[in-house]
Amino acid sequence: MTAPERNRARRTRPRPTMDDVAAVAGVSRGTVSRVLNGGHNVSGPALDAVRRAIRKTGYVVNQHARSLVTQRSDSVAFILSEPQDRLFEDPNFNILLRGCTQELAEHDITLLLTIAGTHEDRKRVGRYVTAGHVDGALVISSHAGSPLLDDLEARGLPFVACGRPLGRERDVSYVAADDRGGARQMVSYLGSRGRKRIATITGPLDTSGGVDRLAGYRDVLGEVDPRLVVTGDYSHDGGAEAMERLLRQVPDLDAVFVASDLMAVGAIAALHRAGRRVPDDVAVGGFDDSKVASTSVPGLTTIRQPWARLSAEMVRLLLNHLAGDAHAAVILPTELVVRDSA
Amino acid sequence: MTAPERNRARRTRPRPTMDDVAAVAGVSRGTVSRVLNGGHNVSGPALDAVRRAIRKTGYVVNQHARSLVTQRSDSVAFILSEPQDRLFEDPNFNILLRGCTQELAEHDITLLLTIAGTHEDRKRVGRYVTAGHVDGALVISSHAGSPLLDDLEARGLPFVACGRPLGRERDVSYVAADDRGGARQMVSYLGSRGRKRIATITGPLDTSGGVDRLAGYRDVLGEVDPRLVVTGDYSHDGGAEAMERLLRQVPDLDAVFVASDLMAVGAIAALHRAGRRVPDDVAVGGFDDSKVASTSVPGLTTIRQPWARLSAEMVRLLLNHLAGDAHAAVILPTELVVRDSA
DNA sequence: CTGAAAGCGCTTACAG
DNA sequence: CTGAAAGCGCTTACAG
Repeated sequence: MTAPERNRARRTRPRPTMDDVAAVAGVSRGTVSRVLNGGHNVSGPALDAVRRAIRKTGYVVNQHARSLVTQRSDSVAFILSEPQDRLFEDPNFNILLRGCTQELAEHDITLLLTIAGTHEDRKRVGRYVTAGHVDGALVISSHAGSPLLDDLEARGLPFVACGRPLGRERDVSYVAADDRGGARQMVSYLGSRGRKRIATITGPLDTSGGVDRLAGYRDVLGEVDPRLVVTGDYSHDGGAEAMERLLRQVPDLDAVFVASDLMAVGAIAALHRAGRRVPDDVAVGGFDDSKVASTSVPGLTTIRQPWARLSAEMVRLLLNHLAGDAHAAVILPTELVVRDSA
Repeated sequence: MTAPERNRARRTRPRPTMDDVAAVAGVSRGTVSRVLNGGHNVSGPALDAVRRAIRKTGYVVNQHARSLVTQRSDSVAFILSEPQDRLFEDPNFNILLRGCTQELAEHDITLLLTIAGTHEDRKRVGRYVTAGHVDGALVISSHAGSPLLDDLEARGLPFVACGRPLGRERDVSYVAADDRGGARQMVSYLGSRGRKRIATITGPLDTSGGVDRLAGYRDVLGEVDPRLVVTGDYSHDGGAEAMERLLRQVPDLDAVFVASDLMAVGAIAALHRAGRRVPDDVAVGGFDDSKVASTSVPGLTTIRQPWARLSAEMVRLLLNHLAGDAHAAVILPTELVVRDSA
């Protein structure tokens, strides 16, 4: 089917316009518009007549016409610039998404979820988002150097990022959990439990979660034996592989701080296969407090990210942005959650 | 921030319009429009000039203005009318979503994911979708009697459902896996392995997956002891509870057909707790072939839904709909996947 | 192949 | 409080 064909098909069902409701209400189009936009400066009888006419005709505003004059769409994009799988694996995105949707709904703004996992997706989404479809964007993208941010910036589209945008802190608004502080909490806790040989499995070092959590680890332990530090990829299997590497490099380790819960669960599986008991032989601390943390056996001691507050702050910042405020950053505190693994 | 304030803020960054590019290209607005829409009936030099002008000005079409005249938005909604959690738990939605996105991208149509888990969400989404934002919708909604379908229908918005819309088969387009046939495959297989006392855990009976898979079970076994049939809610814990009930009602069962993989995994956990071995004492068959089926221990014997084909067919039907075709239904065959649980 | 003009359906000063 | 009118940024017959 070609575009003209689709066009023709749509034309067959004409929707009532404002003129239609004005006609049945016996008022002018301007009056109809006024009741639609709050009903200020409209007499009681006129208000009633218009409302009745709207119901009778089944009128719904044509958003394109409205947006053309207001220069607003009253919707913002939630851009997921991650491989899609990660989204669906992580219930925290769920919480974030729902939180943002609700916050925005209170301001009569619709949230559109767009997924930009592949390079091609990102180009398409960039085009969509800058074509006036949305007033702003919430972008979730952990890896540094995403060209998407450049696109948005070049277009002057207001947006706020989730997580510290490596190397872009000065010019983009973001809200993030205190990754570094959280890591410090966990590593300090492991030390307070008498652990002497504490290793770490970091996230990818082009993500803020990778570098900041490692920085927090170093804040507590200083310069450590480099064999204690191994980099993972946030995945379950990646965590298991990293753990195996650690066991080879430093067989005498008695604790490990893992930069994500998913990797931590993989690490625990690897420890079991190697005959090490958790936490007796090796204590394991995660990060995120995602769903697996509470369902895995043993329960995972971890750092909780303040998901609900993150979404609230993201929306607040974006609204401020839309109102013309300069960019800003918000760092939210984390919380240690003790379960059985450490 | 009020709407007028947002408005004012947006006005401060004027975007180039078609007139701007026409001016720098030294042609009329009409010519610019023609190159934007395929470049037919435009001379080589004019084409070049316009393209250069577009690059120079950084012009991006104003989609609202375009949609206002074409009466199309070139985007369709993917409406998830489920409690949000389920989406994020089930990797199959992932596949479906990605498949639809790609199919549509080939037709230059953007897919917007909207989540309508709560009643309030559904109303908001209904309004959004019928305000002209999208040309059509793909709706995922398993429960019967969703008012969303009525809204869409009343507005004349073309849409296609995923899964048989109970009681609405005659007036709504849908594509579905052959739930009934798949259930028959599984129950026949259990019988062929020598199982004599085959129970079933159904899905909710206001979903097509609930009734159709039960119907398939009955197709093979006829009228059975009613204690062999128990209804679950598609969740892991619901599956476990249903299994416990079955063990109480019919302790001598030697097989169970469970209407979803997630429930099946819960059922297996309950069997273990009761000291029954799987598949030695009790064979367990699932439905969906979702991720848990291959990662659980033992691996789950199940019925695979044709996710990729489902998305392709949904898009095809929707495009036909947009072109004015009448509604239609497509049923796709399933496949038995044998692992260890049966 | 190209331009001038009408029109898509709204909002919003501007008069009254 | 209300109407007439201009204008948002496009597309598309219509002439030429």
